[in-house]
This record gives sequence, structure tokens and C-alpha cells, in this order.
Amino acid sequence: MNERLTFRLLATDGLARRGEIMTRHGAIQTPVFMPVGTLASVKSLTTEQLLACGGAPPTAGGTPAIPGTLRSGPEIILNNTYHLMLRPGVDLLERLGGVHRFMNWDRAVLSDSGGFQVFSLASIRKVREEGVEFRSHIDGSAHFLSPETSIGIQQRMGVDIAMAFDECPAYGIPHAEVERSMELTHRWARRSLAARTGESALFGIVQGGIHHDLRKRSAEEIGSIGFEGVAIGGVSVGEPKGEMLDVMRFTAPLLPASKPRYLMGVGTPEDLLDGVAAGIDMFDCVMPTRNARNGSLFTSYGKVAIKNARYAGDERPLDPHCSCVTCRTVSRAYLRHLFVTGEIAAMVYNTIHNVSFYLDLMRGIRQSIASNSLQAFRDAFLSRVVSGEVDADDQEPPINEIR
RNA sequence: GGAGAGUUGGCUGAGCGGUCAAAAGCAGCAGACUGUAAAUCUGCCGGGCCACGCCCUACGAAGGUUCGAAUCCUCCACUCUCCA
Repeated sequence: MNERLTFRLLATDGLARRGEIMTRHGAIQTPVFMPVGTLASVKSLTTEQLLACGGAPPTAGGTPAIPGTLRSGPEIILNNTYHLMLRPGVDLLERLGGVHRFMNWDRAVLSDSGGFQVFSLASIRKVREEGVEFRSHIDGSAHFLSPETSIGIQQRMGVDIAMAFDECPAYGIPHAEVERSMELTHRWARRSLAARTGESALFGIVQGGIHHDLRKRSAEEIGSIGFEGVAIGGVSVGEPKGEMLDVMRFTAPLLPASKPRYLMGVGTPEDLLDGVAAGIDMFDCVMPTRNARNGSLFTSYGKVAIKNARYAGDERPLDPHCSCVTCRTVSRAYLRHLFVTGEIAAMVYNTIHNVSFYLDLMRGIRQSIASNSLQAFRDAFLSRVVSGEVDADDQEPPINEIR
């Protein structure tokens, strides 16, 4: 295929969109959640284990309820330019055949440009027009990242979707500073696009903080200069939840309808539902993987802190309505034991479940859009989670309508 | 039999006259986590209460010195080390 990336809209439900992205490494059904694999690894999982996450169980007859839905594992994951350029380094990565071959992953990969690290590692960087000078958090060595170097690295890593190099301002800084930062991001966006010479698709990033006027300007600018997709950046950086939702709802409809719309760094299951309803097609977030490692598990009836004493003798599966490896094979009591004793398997089981939960949630969302019932799906999901009886002695949780 | 060391909150272990309801770690209980410097971080952790303060019980047991003791003295019990 010659095209770097194509996007097809398959159905809509209100503002919500059901679509399909074609990449050089396969199709991606949207709306999609992309697990984060910063260092070419979704933390605690092998590539093989990652591929076993999620996926619809066979129906009684052994055939998938919906053609194609048996396929398990995410169709796309994230990598991070900043972290991979430091270790193992892009020269090595390129020599070893790119990030796909490196981690034995033949599906799509999207890389963050390092823009977020400019924000999160703020104490050791210096932003200039040309780019960002920063010191490695590992050994203190000096490095430089600019639109040109970032895009260059992402292309050499061989990712399917590269992200423009942006500046992600902190929450709470004055309008004038957000504006200055946004304008820098816009100049960097054009430079990113100009620097893209390879096969990677390139997405632009809308900034503008919580300010409608800036978001509007940014959406118009970024949406009009030829990216294959457009992202909303600069959210989930410490702002109150309401602000995030407001920015998302305001900005999403301003983005080109013909391109994938990606909300960066979000979020909770509820956020995903809200995002989809606002017209977002792609999400990524460390939440399912990080929370898994910290013992916080997402279930169809709410969050479960698996270390809680109440699960010590609980023989039931974590989520009776989840068909992931964890829920099919081990009890809450065992998961608690593994977590409390610090066993590595705790992180593996927990991550398999949380990633599966997110993937299954997104599949349910996709199906509901196709059948024009996103609102009902959302209401059912939220009422279960909100009323969520997570206690060990409760009756059977309500039937899960996700699948 | 002789010499010495020791006994602190569930555990390990500081403290050696007041600022000690008693450091720290562990264990325990709970919470947080949103483009990953995170298998991380935070809070609680003797009991009770009309709780940003008060009361009770506490540093092997009992008694004593002192305005005041986990800290000093006496005695008892137990533990450990070394010598016979």
C-alpha cells in the first residue's frame, strides 16, 4: 500500500463515530484504546501475553458472535520517542529492524513525540524556538529534541503513526503563556510535517489549555495543514475533571471529520465513554497498566482494590463477566495473595485483566455505535459501576450487557 | 557454681530523667494513580471520647528515689553469652 494511513467512517451515533483506520501494520477498529508501551513493552506483559488480552469469547456454537471479534489483543500500542532514544537508542533500534521487529509486534504502533516528556521532566529541560535541550533522567547526559529530530527518530523506529513534536503546558499558567506555547506548538507542527519524509503517518496536536478561544484557533490551524490525524493534547495534566471534559467536548467537533481524532492521555472507563460520545476515535492512557501494577482493577461493577482484606478468602473470579485469562483461571483470593506477597505474577494477571477490560469496553462501545445504542450502553455501564457492589458477600453482580 | 549482657507497641529495633503514646523498618488497614523517571506514592496504625484537644492504660513484675521515670535504685521472674 502506498498510503501511509487511511480512515474510513463506518457509522455514527450522535457525535460518536465508528470507523476503521488502515495502517501499514493492519487495520484498527475505532473507537480504539491504545495500551501504552513506553519502552517497547506494555509493562509486565510479554508480547504474546499482550496478544491474549481481550477478545470476545466464542458463543455456544464456537463461532464469534460478530465476525472478526474473536481476534484478541490490541490492534495498536504506543511507544515513546524520548524514552527509546535514550535506551536502547535509535541507531540500535534502526539497525535491529525497527520497533516492530525489536519487540516481535506485527500490529500498528504509534509513538509519542517526546512532547509530553518536555512537560513531565520540566525540571531538567530548556525550551527554545529551535527545540528542547534536556538532560537524560538516566545518566544526566545532554540531548536535544526538535520537530526535525523527533520526527526523524520516530520514522527510523518505523512506527506507523508518529506524533508531531509539541509543547504541553502545565495546567494553571496564564492565558498569555498558554497562547505563546500554543503558537510555538503550531510552528513546530509545520516543521514536523515538513520533516516527515518516510512512511510513518503523522498526527498533529491541538493545544490551547482550557481556553476555548485558543483551542478553536489551534484546532483550525492543526486541522488544516495536512496531518493524517489530529490529536487533542494538553489534557489530563492536573486540571479538574470538568475542565478536561469541557475542553474535549468543545474541541472534538472542531477537528476534521474525515480524519481520526485522538484524545491523548485519557483516561478512565467513564472518560472513554464521554470521549467517544464527543466524537473521539482514539485514546491512550497508562491507567489500566499502571493501576494494574498498583493493585487497582477495573471491573464491570466498579474498581477493585485487590489488596483489600475482604478478598482474602474470596474464591470468585475478579469479574464474573470478564472472559480474560485472569478471570477465567484464578480467584480474587489468589490475586490478593499474589499482590500482597509481591509476586511478579500479580502484575501479569492484573495487567492482563485491566488491558482486557479496556479492550472489551471499547469493543462494546463500537458495537453499540454500530447499532445506534451508545447512550443506552453508556447508561447501563455507568449504573453498574456507580451502584457497583464490589463487596465479597454480595449477590451475583448484574448481567453484563457489554457482550 | 562464677562473670557479664539483656527483657520497649504484632515482629525487628532506637531511646537511656522532662520536648515519649515512645524513632525507624516490617507486618496490618485504607486511599491515590489519566500522551509512564511509578512492581510507585500517601494516610492511619495502644484504647476511649462531646476528637486540631482531653482522658485511660502502657516500655518483663513489684516496690522505691524524684516536681517528673521506658530512662536512676532495690528486689523478683525470665532470656542470652562466656568461664567452670
